[in-house]
Amino acid sequence: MVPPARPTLEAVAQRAGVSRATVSRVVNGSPRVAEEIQRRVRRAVEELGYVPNQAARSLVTQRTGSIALVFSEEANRVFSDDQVFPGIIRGVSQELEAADRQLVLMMAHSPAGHERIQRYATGGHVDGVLIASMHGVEPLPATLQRRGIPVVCGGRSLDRANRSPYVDVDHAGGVGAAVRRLLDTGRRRIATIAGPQDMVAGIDRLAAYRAALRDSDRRSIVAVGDFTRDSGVVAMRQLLADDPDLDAVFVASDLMAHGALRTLRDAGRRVPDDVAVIGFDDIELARFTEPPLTTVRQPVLDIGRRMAGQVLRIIDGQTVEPALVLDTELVVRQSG
Amino acid sequence: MVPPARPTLEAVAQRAGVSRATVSRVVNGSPRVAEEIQRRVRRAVEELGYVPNQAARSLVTQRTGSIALVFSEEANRVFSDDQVFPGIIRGVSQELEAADRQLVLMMAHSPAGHERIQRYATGGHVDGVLIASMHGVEPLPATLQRRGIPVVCGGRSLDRANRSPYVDVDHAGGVGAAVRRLLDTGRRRIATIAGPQDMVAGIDRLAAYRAALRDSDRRSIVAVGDFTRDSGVVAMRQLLADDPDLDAVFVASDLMAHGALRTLRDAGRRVPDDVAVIGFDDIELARFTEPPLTTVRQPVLDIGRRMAGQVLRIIDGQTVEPALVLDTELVVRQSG
DNA sequence: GTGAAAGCGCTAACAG
DNA sequence: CTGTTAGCGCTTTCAC
Repeated sequence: MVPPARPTLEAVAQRAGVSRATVSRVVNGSPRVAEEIQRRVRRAVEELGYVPNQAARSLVTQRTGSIALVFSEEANRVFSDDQVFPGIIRGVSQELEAADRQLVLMMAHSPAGHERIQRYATGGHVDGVLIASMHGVEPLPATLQRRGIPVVCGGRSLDRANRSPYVDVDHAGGVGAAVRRLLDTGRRRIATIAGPQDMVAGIDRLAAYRAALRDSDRRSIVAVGDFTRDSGVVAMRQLLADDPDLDAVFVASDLMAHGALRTLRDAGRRVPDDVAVIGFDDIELARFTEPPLTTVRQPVLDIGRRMAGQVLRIIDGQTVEPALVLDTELVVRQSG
Repeated sequence: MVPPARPTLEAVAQRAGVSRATVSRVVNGSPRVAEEIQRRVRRAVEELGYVPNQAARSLVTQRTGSIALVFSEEANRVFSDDQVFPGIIRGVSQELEAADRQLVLMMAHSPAGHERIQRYATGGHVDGVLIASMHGVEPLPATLQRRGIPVVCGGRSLDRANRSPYVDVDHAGGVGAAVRRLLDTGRRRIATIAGPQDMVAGIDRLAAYRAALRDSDRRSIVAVGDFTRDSGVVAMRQLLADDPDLDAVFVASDLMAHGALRTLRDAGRRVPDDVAVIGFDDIELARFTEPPLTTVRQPVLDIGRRMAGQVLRIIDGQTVEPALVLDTELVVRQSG
């Protein structure tokens, strides 16, 4: 069956007995069109099932109505059971929906992926780009911005050349509260499982842990993971080997904390009696671990909302804060 | 700062001292261009940082190079820690990447969302659409197909009017194996926590459970959830109230099974000694529950791959199987 | 208030 | 092998 040729403006105009310009005005809601004609046009649109061709439209308007959210990450990380990404996506989604913009989600794990995203954005598929979960020095934000494409980053960028605004959370505040609690409850050997050291979240949380211990007489005990559950399992084993007497561990993400819990159980340590565990993120899972996880909550939904808000503002030619830092909060449950 | 006006074909042509057509040929990799000229053009492209305007291109080619994957679902369901969606996304991703197509992800939970997706697709933003996680009678597939847009569904559609091809898994086979195992290990009162009854996965798995019990002398004991963890908690409580003596439960998703495990523990039941539990999906979490979950594995990656493969084939004008049903497999761990 | 006409940036015949 | 030409479907001045 032949795909039914989609009706064009022309077709609608003919049917309604008006010019293309008039149809265009009605479709785009211009106020200066006579009631009577509006009705005629709308009816024709209805009958023909007319839908504007976006390519043609954005060729002249230079606008697409969609915004890309790109995760510089493998799909299985973005969609691991780490609720952080989803939260951001939902926040962006909400904000964009309210602004009647379409969200376009993309992932770029490989250099080739980055290349394609860049072509996609530079090719004019979207009006703006949100970039999250960056690793190391990501050239993408700076590149896009140089091309005149509005960009907002999720998390401070490691690329000094990147001058695009970003939205981040107060890692230092959250980690500080966590470590302070461990200190206050009398823990003496406080270790940490850090996140990947090519990501701001990993770097900043480790730095904050170190800073918090510096003020006490405790020494730091560090293992590095990559925010996955399996890496938490492995890191916890290392920690136990390094210092069998440790009695607390701050874990830079709940997912890694879940892995650590498993290792501790396997090693016969009771949580929190023998070892206190505090995570970071407050994902849904944290309420279902054994025991439920004390953790640092970050407002992921807000991160998304704010990011979307910022691009929208840039697109509208308004100025924006170069950095937005959102609060975190310690949520105490049974594990520490 | 003024956004640096993006160079056009014209600009490149001028710089290289050739016509627009020639530049177009080089950019699109047409073979019939002299080496020498190719070099000149490429250099000009490089120097100017030229990137083709997609709107202009697809206006004439009627192609966009991107494929939409839409989840008829709220974002927090798609990105819950249910690894099923991610698996599909990764599969689609892989296949599309290989075909040099761009994946565009979309979510549509509300009628308004559906409307927007429809406009987006009908407006010519994408060459084809994959639809997954459908609830009830989704009109979207049929509507798009009527518009001549290639569509492939993930899971059989409940809409009789929908004639688009689909990819699904063998629910009956998987559930059958699970219930049979429960029977073979001597369980006498085998309950089930079913998935939502407006989704094929929910419906088919419940039907398969019933069919499997029909051949034995056991009666069916049913509670219905919605694939979320919390609903698993609640459903398990109902089941326990209905029949305190039940000694096995087949749960239609691992996430619900996780919730059920929590309820069983709270109720003082030992798993699998008192109650055997078998889930469905085999998400990563299944290896980390207490005890690890026996479950039915479905090849989510393949679902995605096949879906993508199918649209690509339709777009190329080839014929496709109306239905592809993939195998499932029982994975035995400690819980049942 | 409405129509005519120009043109967004590109590809695809068709000549040469 | 390369250039010329004609649109793709739409928005937007500019007249009327």
